[in-house]
Amino acid sequence: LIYQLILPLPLPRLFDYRAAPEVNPATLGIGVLVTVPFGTREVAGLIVNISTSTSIAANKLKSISAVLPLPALSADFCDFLRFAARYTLTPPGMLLKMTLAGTMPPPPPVGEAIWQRLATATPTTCKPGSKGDRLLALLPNQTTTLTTESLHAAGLTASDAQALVKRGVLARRLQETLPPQPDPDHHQPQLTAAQQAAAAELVVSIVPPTAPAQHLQNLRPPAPRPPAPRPIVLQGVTGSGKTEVYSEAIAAALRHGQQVLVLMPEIALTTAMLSRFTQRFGAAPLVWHSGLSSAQRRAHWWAIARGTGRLIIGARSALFLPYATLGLLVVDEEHEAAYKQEEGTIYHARDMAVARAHHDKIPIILASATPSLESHVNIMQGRYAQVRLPERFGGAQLPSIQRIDMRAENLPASRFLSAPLVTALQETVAAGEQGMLFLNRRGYAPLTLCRSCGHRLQCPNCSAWLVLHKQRKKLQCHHCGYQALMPEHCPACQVPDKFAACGPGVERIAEEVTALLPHARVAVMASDVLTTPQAVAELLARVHRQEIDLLIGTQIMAKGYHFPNMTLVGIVDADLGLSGGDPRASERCYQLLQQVAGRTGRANKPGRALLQTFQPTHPVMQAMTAQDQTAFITAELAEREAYQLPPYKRLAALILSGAEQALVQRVAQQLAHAIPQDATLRLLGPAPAMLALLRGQHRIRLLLVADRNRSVQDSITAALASVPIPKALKLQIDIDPYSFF
DNA sequence: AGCACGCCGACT
DNA sequence: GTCGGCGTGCTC
Repeated sequence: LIYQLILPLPLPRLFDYRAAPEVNPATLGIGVLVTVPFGTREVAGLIVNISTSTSIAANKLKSISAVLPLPALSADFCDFLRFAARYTLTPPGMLLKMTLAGTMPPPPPVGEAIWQRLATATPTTCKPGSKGDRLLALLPNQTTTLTTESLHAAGLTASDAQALVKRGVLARRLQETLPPQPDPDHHQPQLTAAQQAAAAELVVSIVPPTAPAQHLQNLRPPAPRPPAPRPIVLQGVTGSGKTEVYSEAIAAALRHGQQVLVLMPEIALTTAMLSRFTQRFGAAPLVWHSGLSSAQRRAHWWAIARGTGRLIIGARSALFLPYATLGLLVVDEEHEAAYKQEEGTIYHARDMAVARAHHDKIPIILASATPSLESHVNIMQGRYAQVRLPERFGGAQLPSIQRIDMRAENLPASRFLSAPLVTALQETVAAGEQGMLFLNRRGYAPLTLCRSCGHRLQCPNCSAWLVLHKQRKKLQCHHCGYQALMPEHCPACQVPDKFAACGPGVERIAEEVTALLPHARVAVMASDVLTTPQAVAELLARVHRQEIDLLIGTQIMAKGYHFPNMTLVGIVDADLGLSGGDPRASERCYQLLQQVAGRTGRANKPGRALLQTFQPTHPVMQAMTAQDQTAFITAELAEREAYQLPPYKRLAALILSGAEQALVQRVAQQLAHAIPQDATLRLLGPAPAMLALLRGQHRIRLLLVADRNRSVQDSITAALASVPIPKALKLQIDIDPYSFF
């Protein structure tokens, strides 16, 4: 027999092996992890197929050396890995690498020492009346065990037992203690009627496993299984209690003895979120993210693979782990762009989660206040089911949302806050309430130019402007980490002191607020100011203690924090997401505004949101103030259809990069010629990528726009077969690109 | 990704 | 004369 393996290496194909004579073929099956000789070394491998023939010359064929002492994976999981590799055009080995996560030998068992009688022990082994004799009297047969505690109760000690271990009479083992298990009935929250109804709809999709989980289940004939259930979109406005509702589905799966994975955007993996699960289930969930220490990673990996870890909360990489008995997947904040892995292995964790649920034939819940447009279309076309939570929990009202037409404000170039917004800030502070200003731009000013010659301070490695950070007196590139001090003379015309800061960043808004409201206590919240989770937590605590009146921040302020006294949100530049050639800009802007607006008025005080915009007639702005989600989706879908964008078309981006511009251009041209265009596939480019120069690398992008019912992957694979990519260049393939950088 | 093989500069 | 730089090519 020929075994076809995925090896955890960036190689595009499977490798064929036979079984070594010392390996029992009965232990080899699809999903079994083994070690194989590869070149001069020994590597791990996953059996994904068994065949009777091979195209490899017999003298090249090597043999599987050993079966790894790891739980076998399911055939469904192997199919999922291979599907994900084909879809994302990533070598399957790179996905297997995520599954193994640098797997190491099992962690030392933690538990209590117990002693057991060995078969060799006879009644005459010990002198009558001796400690050993008294101890053996407590062990009438081989199945009885003694703990340290029971020894003490009999006036004996652990060392008495160890003495008998030395003499070969007793065996010492560790009784493994399981980590605290989540209890589905630990603390059932009081749900409203609407929440109960929604929870009931989710719970019916949770079915017990058709067969008890068994390792090597693929060696027996596959049991017939019901078809995969439809993914469910759980939609509820901010504060409607989505977590409590999907927790009922989690409880149902836990009652069946299944594992549950809740995926969260990386930033949402906060202690606050984890403690909510701990309160509900009485045990801390198992976390998985890139920041785990290697000891933690090892312990958690084994708990997941053995099935002793039951409730797992993880960032996107948790999706590829080898769950023993996965019964339910939840993707929280389904619309979040953070699910898109943009570097290395490029994939969308939400989409791959749907694929995994499909292959495993288990339910998946996509939760969001503002589901992605893709999910909306899937609901409309009947591929996804929908469960809605219409009300805000506790009867809190959504804030009123008001547009401010910045064209009518006529602000001087160095001012960014309109009169109505300033008035609202003053009223809020005077009333003893809190407010926040949102601007998704770090630093003081995004552009600095010389008023003498017009020269713009630019990053030497990237086609991007340097951002002024006034506090740290630095110019910074936000793409490559380049830093410089503010020069005294213009590097182009040598004229001193003629620099002008153009446009606002959060630091500059803070400066303006301080000038306008000198008595207000102001704090800036941005990723470069708050570098550690502790710093974030500390600032949030100060806001809660009302030591801050006005919070000014970027993205990171918009994520799921509750500020009960926060009654005002000002969006400094609501148009920011609308510019640029990003097809999802409007959608992201809308979701962000909803999210930020949802920060206000969550307790008993009504909140309000003010949007500063130069495009008050834009459909996004209209839909925001009308609070009409359906209108927004309709308008946005019409736009996507008109411009041939997802979800009507499928996109794929090829980004070719290298130090030598001419070579990058030439190969990009060759690639473009190798992609056959027809009525179902258009090619845009080659064109300079959004950042034509990044970290010193020239970048050219090809964008494929294809009909949804055809494979864009096949066209790319064919083109790559005929155009070799020189070693000096790097090709990045991004199926379903989100960011156009 | 590794690791070997291979062909050119500064050392015991 | 050798040790070792990292370019290129292969791994069932």
